[in-house]
Amino acid sequence: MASVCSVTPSPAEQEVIEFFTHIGRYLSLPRSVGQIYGLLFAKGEKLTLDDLVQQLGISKGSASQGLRVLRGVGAVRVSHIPGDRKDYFEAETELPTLIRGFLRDQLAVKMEHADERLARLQAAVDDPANAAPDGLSVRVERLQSWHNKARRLVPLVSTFLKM
Amino acid sequence: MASVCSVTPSPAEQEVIEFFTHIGRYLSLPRSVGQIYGLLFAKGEKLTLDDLVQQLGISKGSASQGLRVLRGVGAVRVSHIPGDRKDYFEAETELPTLIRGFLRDQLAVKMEHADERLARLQAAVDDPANAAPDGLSVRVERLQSWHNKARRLVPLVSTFLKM
DNA sequence: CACTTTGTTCAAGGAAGATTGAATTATGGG
DNA sequence: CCCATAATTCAATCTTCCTTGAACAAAGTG
Repeated sequence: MASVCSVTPSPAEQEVIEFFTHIGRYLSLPRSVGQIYGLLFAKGEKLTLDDLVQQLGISKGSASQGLRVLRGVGAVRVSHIPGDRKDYFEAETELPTLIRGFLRDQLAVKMEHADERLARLQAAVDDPANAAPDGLSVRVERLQSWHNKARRLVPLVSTFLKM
Repeated sequence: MASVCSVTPSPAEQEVIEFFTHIGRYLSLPRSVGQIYGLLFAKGEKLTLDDLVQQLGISKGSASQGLRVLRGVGAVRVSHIPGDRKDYFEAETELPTLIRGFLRDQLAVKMEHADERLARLQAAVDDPANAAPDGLSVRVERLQSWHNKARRLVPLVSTFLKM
């Protein structure tokens, strides 16, 4: 049976957890997601789902869903040890890797959505049936230019953060 | 009395409003904020609070609060015309200006918060009373390095977007 | 093949946050 | 100074999203 003491994070670890909870809040992520990444970051070692449930005092459901999100953006890796059925989770702390995951899984899809939406918008403005007010067309082109600029910015930021 | 027709945005304008509503959603802004900016952007002219209330079908309270947020980040300018007590609101559509407002009013304060929090974290880890686990200190330094990198990134992005 | 352990799913409940609208405060004109 | 109009505030309500926990699925073991 595993030791029952220190099942609660130490004060210093608690501070790390709060740090990531607040970061997550800025990114409008659920509190549990910040907590999970925070604990994994603070511990710096592999933990099981049950460890997270016990040490953070959250439900299995929250832990499972939170871990899915974090794996989705490449912020957490899962591994296994032979003869053990548990999943072992570990925080990814390499900034370049984190950035790469974020760009690929979050930003790319949002850019694509914006693409579609801009195309639809363009079509709506050009459709004579919609009687687009004067000057609207010019302003929509400005949106396009914003979007193009943002798109060209991504690789620039990307390379900077890898330095 | 003002004309009562076309009190509702045209289909093309509606599309612009939806566009900004979705953008706002990514930034976790209330729907009403996206709607207000969208309508002002689409119209390209000065509108009163009452115009917004009528054309968007939102309450005066929402309009007032939404406009405050938008003015706060410099996305909306207010002006007056002599002999008229109303406020006239207008969308800021210059990207450099928008970026500057965002950096100054949003990012700067968040960076500062992160600063404080990192300092507190550093102190907690260094405090012997907290019995910080082994290696935690190294990982917290890594956080510092992330933060420094992000800080140096801001002016870079800033200049790029002004080009 | 039944059993045990581990992880996932999802409907119900709860918490956080947005919206409303009426009361309140500001502002300019008569 | 009072009135009329414009804008803000804020408590109550509604909505949206997060969390929970029990039921379910998966997967290894004897």
